[in-house]
Amino acid sequence: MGTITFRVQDYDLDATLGCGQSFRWLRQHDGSWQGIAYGRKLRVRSAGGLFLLDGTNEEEFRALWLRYFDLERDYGALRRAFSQDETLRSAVAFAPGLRLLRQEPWEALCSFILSQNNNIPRIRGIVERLCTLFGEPLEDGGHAFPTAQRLAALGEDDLAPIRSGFRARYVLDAARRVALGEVDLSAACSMPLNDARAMLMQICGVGPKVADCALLYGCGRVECFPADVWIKRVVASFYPQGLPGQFAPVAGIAQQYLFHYARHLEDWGQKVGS
DNA sequence: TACCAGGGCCTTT
DNA sequence: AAAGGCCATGGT
Repeated sequence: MGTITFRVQDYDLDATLGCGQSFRWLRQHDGSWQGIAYGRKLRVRSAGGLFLLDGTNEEEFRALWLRYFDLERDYGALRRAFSQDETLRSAVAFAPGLRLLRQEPWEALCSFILSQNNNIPRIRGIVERLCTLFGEPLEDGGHAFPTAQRLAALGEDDLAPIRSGFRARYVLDAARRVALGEVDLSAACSMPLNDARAMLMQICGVGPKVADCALLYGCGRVECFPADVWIKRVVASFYPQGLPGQFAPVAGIAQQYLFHYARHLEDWGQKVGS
């Protein structure tokens, strides 16, 4: 295990790992980020057009992290396309190095069930407790995200310590359906989008928003456009006719920029809310 | 169809 | 100190 470097323009780790698409990354005092994904602990930094990964090797990088950090997508082209639209141009300019993370499907589904009607700091705490209590311990410390099979065997009382409130039974229903194969997450990643949505929404506690989050962040289905309260405000205010159709194939990535921008501009929330 | 609970933390008043 | 609101959903 050593350090891998990858040349990439404009990878903004603070935005990408802190914006609330993943809940398992923690910023260190030196500006690096430490987190766990795929049951592996990793530290990442970015400096001078380089993306640096500590605690991995070339083979693992190729197999896992290249995809996880979405390093192969041409974000330059995406940003140019988005910049044809005035609102998106501002959002892209605000955080050009923001990227989509391509997480494991179960982790994404479970995390976004926990995220509903909730705020990011609290979601992080709940996910952290969930992993500590039920995730496989790792050799170098920390815990993997617990499997659906493990959680499926639990009862609501077992989840009380994670303090997820009413969401606990939703997580359990999801875990049970995934463990039983009623919900097939790898199939969700390749089947027609509306079928995948419908399958996920069989889960009690999964509506359109959470289903789209699972598909976008967990399956890399970038045409999904999860509509949370922030995005709804943005759309109501700037896209009353909906997001321009030309962006439909990558609406999820547009959403990512818009969400991040909206959350950081108080103006928007107030202007739009009134 | 239109509320409203549910749990807890952070932010604003 | 108190109230409002949160990357929603299900139930009434």
